[in-house]
Amino acid sequence: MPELAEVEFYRKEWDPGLGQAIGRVHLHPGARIFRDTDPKAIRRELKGRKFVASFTHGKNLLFQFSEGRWLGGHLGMTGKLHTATASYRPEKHDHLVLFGEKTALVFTDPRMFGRITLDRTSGPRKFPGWWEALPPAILSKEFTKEFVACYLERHPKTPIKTLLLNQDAFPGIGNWMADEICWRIRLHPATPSGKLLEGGAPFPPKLWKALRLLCRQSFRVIGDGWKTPPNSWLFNHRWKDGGRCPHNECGAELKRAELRGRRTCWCPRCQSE
DNA sequence: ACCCCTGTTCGGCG
DNA sequence: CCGCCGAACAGGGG
Repeated sequence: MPELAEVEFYRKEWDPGLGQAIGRVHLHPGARIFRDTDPKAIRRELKGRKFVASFTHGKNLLFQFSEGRWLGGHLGMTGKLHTATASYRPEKHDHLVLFGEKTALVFTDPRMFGRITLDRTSGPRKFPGWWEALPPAILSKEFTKEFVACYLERHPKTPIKTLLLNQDAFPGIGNWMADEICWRIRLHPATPSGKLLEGGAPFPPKLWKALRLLCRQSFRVIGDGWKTPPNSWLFNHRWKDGGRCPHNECGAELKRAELRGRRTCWCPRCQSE
């Protein structure tokens, strides 16, 4: 499930464990989740260290522990985080559980497309290197119209929706957000991205604004308590059979098809090709 | 049983 | 070397 604001929601799920020292660490050592990380090292490095802060960047999570220890995370398709009581009994798909004095921080992911990493920093460098190297977050100052325009220019033939899914340019955007943006700016998802640069505009202001607006709205609606988005969004209609376009005075039946390997939903009336 | 899936990575191909 | 594309990963839910 998790895209931008959902990842932020899950980040906060571990907040009850803030300030506590890690005691016991439960691991599923063979889980694909750990990939290039040695799970035993997580136990060794985090034991006795305090959970002090957490961050998200796009779909990436970062948990800070005392003495320069860091846990990185990605939720893949089905990853989830939650906090349980210290007496929690790990379940089948709980790949990592960090027990504190009062809480258990649980990372669960049945499909195991997610990932957990471990870092250790010392001295003046505050964050792990991979974190510092992430592309500009969509709501940051560095995410400029020019940055977007340059990116589109480099891939003029790729469908705009496909480009929106690229984490190197639009960190945090996933399938539903990409569809939502195309629908809001009334652009067919298969539109070659170069087309947005036509007509003398030095940048695609509509796309840039829609991106930033949806990110802000998502953080408010989903990132904070995971409320149901309003019916004025495409979100609530896109997978319903016979779902209709929520644009005022449209109401056309939405279309669904595969685009470059991803399920895509759009309004055939509002989003002409 | 069968088909679906809010993600990423890898190998093949042109 | 690059862009594009489908498959693979793995399990639960409808």
